[in-house]
Amino acid sequence: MTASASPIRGGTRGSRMPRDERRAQLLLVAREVFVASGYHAAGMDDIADAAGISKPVLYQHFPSKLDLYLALLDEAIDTLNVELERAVASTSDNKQRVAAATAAYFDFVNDRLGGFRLVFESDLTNEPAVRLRIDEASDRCAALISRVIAQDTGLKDGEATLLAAGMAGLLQTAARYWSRGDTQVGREEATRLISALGWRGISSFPLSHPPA
Amino acid sequence: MTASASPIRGGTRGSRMPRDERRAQLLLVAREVFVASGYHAAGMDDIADAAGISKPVLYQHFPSKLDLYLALLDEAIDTLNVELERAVASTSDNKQRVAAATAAYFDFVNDRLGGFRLVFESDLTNEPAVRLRIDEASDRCAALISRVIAQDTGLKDGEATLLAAGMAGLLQTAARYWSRGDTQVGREEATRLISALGWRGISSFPLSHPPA
DNA sequence: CGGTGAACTTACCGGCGAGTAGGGTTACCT
DNA sequence: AGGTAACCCTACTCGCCGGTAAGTTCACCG
Repeated sequence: MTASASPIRGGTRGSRMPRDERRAQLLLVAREVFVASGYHAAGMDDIADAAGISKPVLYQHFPSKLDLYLALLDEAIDTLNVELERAVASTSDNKQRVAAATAAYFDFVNDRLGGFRLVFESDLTNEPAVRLRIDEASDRCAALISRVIAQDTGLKDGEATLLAAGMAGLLQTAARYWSRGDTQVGREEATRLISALGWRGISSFPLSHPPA
Repeated sequence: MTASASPIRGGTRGSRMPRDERRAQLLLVAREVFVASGYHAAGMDDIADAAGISKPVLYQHFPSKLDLYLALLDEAIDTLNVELERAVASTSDNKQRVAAATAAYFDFVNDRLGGFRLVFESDLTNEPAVRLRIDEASDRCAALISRVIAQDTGLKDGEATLLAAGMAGLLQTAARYWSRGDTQVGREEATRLISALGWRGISSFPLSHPPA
């Protein structure tokens, strides 16, 4: 009875691998498990099983569960930041920038790998290391948006950053809501609506806001 | 050596209490602990200790840790919904409505009791019961806002709800960001800015959105 | 004053899951 | 072939924490 297994990815129990390859596979599998179950519900046994190896092997690659999780978290955060950065840099027209940023969030949330669950729906936010990273990630996103706002509206830095944080929240929440699929609105339409909402909100900001 | 204790709330170890009063105290103390540590890090022993009683007493009032948590969660969600509903009903001018809704979120997030941490920063979102409640809460908020949007802009229901979900995210995220206190902007100013952002975003929505 | 029940306590159980000890097996190089 | 190092497994420890059994003290009533 020879081993029957998917040769490409996942199981293949019994197949040895060079260190780097194994590590890469473990990261992939671990992300799937964490994304599916969250940090607490996911067991190291689960991850090992899903990867077709045993627990000690896992610990030869990552010193602890937390470290493994942080590695994945960093990866996901980096993806978001890069995508958003590229969106902002993709044009110099601010209206288009908003549209691109919106698309970036929708992309991120719609990614098959589900990295956004690690960033936006983590269940380990009380761990200082996690909290720090997530806060920093939000701040970095806000800073990116903030620069555009400040340049466009001439608002003070603190004010622009507050607005930017709100914008980030708008994009993130809308994208997540849409990805739940409870809506009839198609992706094209959804991004257009949200992008329009954001752009109208920002674009008409005068250099000094009006009285009550 | 007579017992020295704050007579009103908290410790007072050794003091017996009628059932209802005890239950109320436990809810109070438990919320503090959950808010401070999150669900997972908080132990039933911690809660019992903080309340000045022993664990079995806790279990005479709540059948399980989860039940206790859900009770608190429901409470917090209810608070938010009521406040938001009142905000929307407080006026018939939609611009004022946005301002009132913004203020409601800032109130909620700034509440000393910290109930918003249970709703917006829960670390038990993988528990179906929790997920359900939080999703329902979001949906209810979105529905409230959506009705106003639909009435004002004549958008279809799905579209209005998507925008409303985004608006809710905007308010929530901005309020949370502001409450972290990293900003120089005062509360008055912050609510005005965010409210303006939201209102501009929505108000100028035409009945049928323009082409690209 | 004796009894009855509710409030409360100490001290424990049992399971779960992160992390580890120690030994077996395969690939590769000389 | 034979040695060696890396890869991998079975089987365990151990601390933590939700939940409980059984016994104790207080308040109140006839």
